[in-house]
Amino acid sequence: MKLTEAKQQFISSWGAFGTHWGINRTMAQIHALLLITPDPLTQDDIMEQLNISRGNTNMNIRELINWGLVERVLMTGERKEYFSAEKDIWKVVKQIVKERKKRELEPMLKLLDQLEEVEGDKRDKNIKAFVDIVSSIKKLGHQADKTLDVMIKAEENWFVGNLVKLFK
Amino acid sequence: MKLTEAKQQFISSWGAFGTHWGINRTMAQIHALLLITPDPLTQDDIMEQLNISRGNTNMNIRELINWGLVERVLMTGERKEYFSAEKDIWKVVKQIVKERKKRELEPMLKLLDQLEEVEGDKRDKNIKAFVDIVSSIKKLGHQADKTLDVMIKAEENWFVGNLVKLFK
DNA sequence: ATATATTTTCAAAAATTTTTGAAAGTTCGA
DNA sequence: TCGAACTTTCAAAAATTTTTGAAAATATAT
Repeated sequence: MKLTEAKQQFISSWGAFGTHWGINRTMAQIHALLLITPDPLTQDDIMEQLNISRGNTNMNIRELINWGLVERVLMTGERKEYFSAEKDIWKVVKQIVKERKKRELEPMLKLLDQLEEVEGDKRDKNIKAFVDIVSSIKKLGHQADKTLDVMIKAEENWFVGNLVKLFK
Repeated sequence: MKLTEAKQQFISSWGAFGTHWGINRTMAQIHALLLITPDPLTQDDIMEQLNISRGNTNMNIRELINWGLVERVLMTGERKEYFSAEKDIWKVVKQIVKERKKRELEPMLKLLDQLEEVEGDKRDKNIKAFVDIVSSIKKLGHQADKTLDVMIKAEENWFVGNLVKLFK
């Protein structure tokens, strides 16, 4: 397979992959493009390579920056802004985990804390079923939260080495 | 908080939560409803409680069954079908992991295997950048795949106990 | 200060996903 | 075998999400 075709495939699959994770196609594609491009790109480079509009490009680059996956790069003597993605995949994964934990897991756990306090007799079948589920999700969620905290701090070698050994 | 309100909140948050994970709102809401309801429900019960159409209900129940999260229950002497969700959250999580691994991770790893074989001189900066990223994603992906395999087989106690200890 | 290059915004359009509901299909008891 | 109860399908409608592109805002060189 030629590089051009391979790049194209990578970008398009990464985009499709993203949609299974609540990330929009274009954002994932821009990320993919920046991942496989050794030098930083401008907004115009991205527009041209992915065939998308200026507004769309701008919006999704900004979102990638919010997620901490892409950064602005200033080239000396150049007016334009350049963009570059973190290339260390372990760092990328940790960053995504960190953000999703903050944006999704933590708010969910807060809600479950409230829902667990539902009024009424715990011997009532309906109340019991509700509290049981809420409590068990909460428990597993808090466990996952702690585990992810440690993962976020871990080095790749440590993680892969120990975890795989443990899981043998 | 009253049970009715708490249920409502749980269902609606679970739905919103689902959309961040590429699952449609209604499917997640039906799942939530079945999770907190002690007895199996019919299609009509679900339609009524969530205020959704017959077709929508039918389609999403089927999808939940495909995911292995809900099962048909036959009530003796009843013509109607009833539906019930697995209530053990650890089992639910393992089932979701199992399915997503099969549907998403494994195809992605297959693609990366192909993309790694890109033609051309590895000293070319562009080829090198491409192969480096593809290889590192592949490596981490395969590692994750193995880890998830063990997790799928694990008991909750084992998992929580060991993993949390390891991560201290 | 002005002109020009560049980035950002956002209302409207396009694309995509989800939902509806009526019709077709199936099952099962009498 | 018939008919009622129930389930499934799917084209069209509705809702939602994404994209566009032109105008506004901002930054910078002269």
